[in-house]
Amino acid sequence: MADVQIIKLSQVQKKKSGQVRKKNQEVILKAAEMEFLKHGFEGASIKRIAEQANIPRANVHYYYKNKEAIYSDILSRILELWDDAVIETSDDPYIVLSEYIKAKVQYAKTNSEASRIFASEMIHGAPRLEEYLATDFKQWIDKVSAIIQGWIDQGKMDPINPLYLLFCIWGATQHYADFGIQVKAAMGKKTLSNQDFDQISQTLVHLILKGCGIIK
Amino acid sequence: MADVQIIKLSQVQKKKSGQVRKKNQEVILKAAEMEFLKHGFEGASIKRIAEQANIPRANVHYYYKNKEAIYSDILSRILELWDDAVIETSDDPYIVLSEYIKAKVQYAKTNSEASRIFASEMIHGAPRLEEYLATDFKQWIDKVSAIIQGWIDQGKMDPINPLYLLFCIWGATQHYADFGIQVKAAMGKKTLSNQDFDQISQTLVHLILKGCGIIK
DNA sequence: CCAAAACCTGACACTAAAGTCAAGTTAAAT
DNA sequence: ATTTAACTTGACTTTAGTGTCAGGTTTTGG
Repeated sequence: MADVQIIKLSQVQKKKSGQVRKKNQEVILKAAEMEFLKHGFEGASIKRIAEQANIPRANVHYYYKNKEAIYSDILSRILELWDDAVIETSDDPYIVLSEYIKAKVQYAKTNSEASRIFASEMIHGAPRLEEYLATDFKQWIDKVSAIIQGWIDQGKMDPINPLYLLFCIWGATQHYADFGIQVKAAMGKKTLSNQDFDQISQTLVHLILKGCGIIK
Repeated sequence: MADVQIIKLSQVQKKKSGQVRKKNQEVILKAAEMEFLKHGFEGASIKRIAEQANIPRANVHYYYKNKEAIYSDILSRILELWDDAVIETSDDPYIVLSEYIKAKVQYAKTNSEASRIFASEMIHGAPRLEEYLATDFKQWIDKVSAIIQGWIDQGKMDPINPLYLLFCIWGATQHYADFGIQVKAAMGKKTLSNQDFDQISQTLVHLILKGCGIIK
């Protein structure tokens, strides 16, 4: 018994002091993400989140005051990822936009859950995103619009409302996350392979860049 | 007072006999649609639907066994609209695709609620659409894919996987319904005008048709 | 090693909503 | 006009979930 105790202790040693909270929150958030995806915000139950996370419900309440607090935490993490926009690595629209499209497809593939939670929030009226949309988001979009408008003024691409171009890119790429089920049904596949995603990237880059006159 | 009564009666006269059910269901569905949009399926409450529809909750239960029954009714009406695809009015890809894109933008504008309910269903795993996706939808998409592939084989457009083209059109157009809030925030408007939608249509037609080599 | 802080959890009280029912009212048809 | 079917509704029961708390255990820092 003493041996077991020692082993356990040495394993526990790994986690630096004060990390209990962090680890538990991680477990809760992971379970909560799935719960929100399946049932939506209002349909999600803390009871089920606790069960999924394998801890008593009261313990969830110890870390998070209520469902709203859990959800806010998830949502703010998602928003953090959004700013990592590839834009502005270059001044060549071909490079910038093709990299951006590829990154967006990649995101739809590897962060489907995040994308869908965000989409669900938008669809249901974005009650928690008003501030974000009016500040960070608006700022980002104005900046990027100006860059694109610059390319247009320089004759590097067709005169297209930069916003509509961005919406097109978002819609076309996010579709693979948000409507993944429909996509899979159309393709008759259970899951999409890396190859599929590569082809999707290529096709969208071709379609959109050619569409706005950046490539022939 | 008597006048008012008469007017009311003459108005009520409109409803043909045996139409009480139909009329009440209509009121319930309209209220329910808003409720589902705001709270999602699981978050929606029959109590609030009844209040919104201005009838006692027990009366809602008289017409619909439960929430699922109301939702199914709404969903099936949405699916009916989907088949009205403009495709196949012509054999010219320019005409067919530009009309299709315009119709889709129009749909996003006038049926935003329906689009968002459908999107929400997809995002949360489409538990009620499995059959639809495997039958009607799959059939439609195979048919249309074949048409597009025909155009490619005839050299009328670039060789693009027809599915990816369709997904691009859907994503780009539905975005204006599903992410309408984000779009409005980006454009700094409370609502989009008819002009806005016309421009969006034009831009998307240009972008996508040029992108797949149908126009220069 | 030992306090203090952090963490854990069963139990309890409370709420919102669902679904049923029986007793009524209104509409339809003959 | 009457009776049958359709509709209406208040009241009741049941269920699933929420949030809090007190008393315990574990972890941490000195």
